[in-house]
Amino acid sequence: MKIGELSRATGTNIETIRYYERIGLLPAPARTDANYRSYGDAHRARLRFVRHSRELGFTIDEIRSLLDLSDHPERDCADADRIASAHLEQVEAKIAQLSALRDELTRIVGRCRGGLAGDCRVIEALGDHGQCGGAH
Amino acid sequence: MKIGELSRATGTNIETIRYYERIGLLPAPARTDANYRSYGDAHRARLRFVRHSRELGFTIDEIRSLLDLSDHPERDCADADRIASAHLEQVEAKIAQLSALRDELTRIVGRCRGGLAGDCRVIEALGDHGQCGGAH
DNA sequence: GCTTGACCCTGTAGTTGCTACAGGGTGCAT
DNA sequence: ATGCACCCTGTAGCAACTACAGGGTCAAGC
Repeated sequence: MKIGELSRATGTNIETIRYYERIGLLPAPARTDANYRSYGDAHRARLRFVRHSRELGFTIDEIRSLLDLSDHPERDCADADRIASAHLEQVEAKIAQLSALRDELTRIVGRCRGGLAGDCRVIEALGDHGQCGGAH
Repeated sequence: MKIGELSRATGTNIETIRYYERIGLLPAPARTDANYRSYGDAHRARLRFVRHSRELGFTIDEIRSLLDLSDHPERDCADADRIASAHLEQVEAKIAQLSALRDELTRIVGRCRGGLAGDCRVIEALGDHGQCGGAH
């Protein structure tokens, strides 16, 4: 299939596919006589793997390691589990951090009673970190 | 005070302070004879406002608007409240998204029973979006 | 008076993960 | 033959910094 078809089949931008090839995440496919990229099922499966991993928030480097494992079925699965577990921890940390932000933003927004910017509690709270109770 | 002192007083990288000046977020300060930047209390307060807002996840453009309001106390505070509310919504959406990711990652990681990468459930799950139950 | 070290300056390039052109070639239908 | 959809390469842009390179300034200590 040509790059446009692969793009539609995986929901990936064409430029992104070429970008992945450029950085070595996808192997360079064969070319037609007109120098068009020609992909097979293996390319599609690999790209789906990459896109799904990206949707889950894995970095390109993490995906590189995961693909490497996937290419070497004789290796230890524990590596994949380690990468995924570490990523899960990061996601949980990010959720905790954002929850703290949400709480503080809720507090700040709730204080607005309208009026002029000169008396604005929102602006005041942004300038004065001491009001936060050490949340961040 | 010199840039190093301002840096320590606000916990901001020196390069970041110069960057903020370059993009017009902080006003250019006076200079000493040796061409060193010389800051006053107003600069420090403004930088604290910027850093605190950044910690809360506001973008530079949002901060520009908030600073603009802060510089014009006669304007309507509702603008500040609108920016903060919109940002709060984004934070809540991000938390919801990350929570879904966490759930799926937990599911994926929990399936690993050790063994070889060829049989790895983690790698399998990454390649097969159909296992996700349409969560994302 | 000379060196050492901490500090400051400008300007440019790198980071992540794409996305968006510019400027051209290919292939098929009308 | 001409329009249009599609493909190619190469480069530049985004956010919000961060990291140099290559140089100037200043106070302390010998």
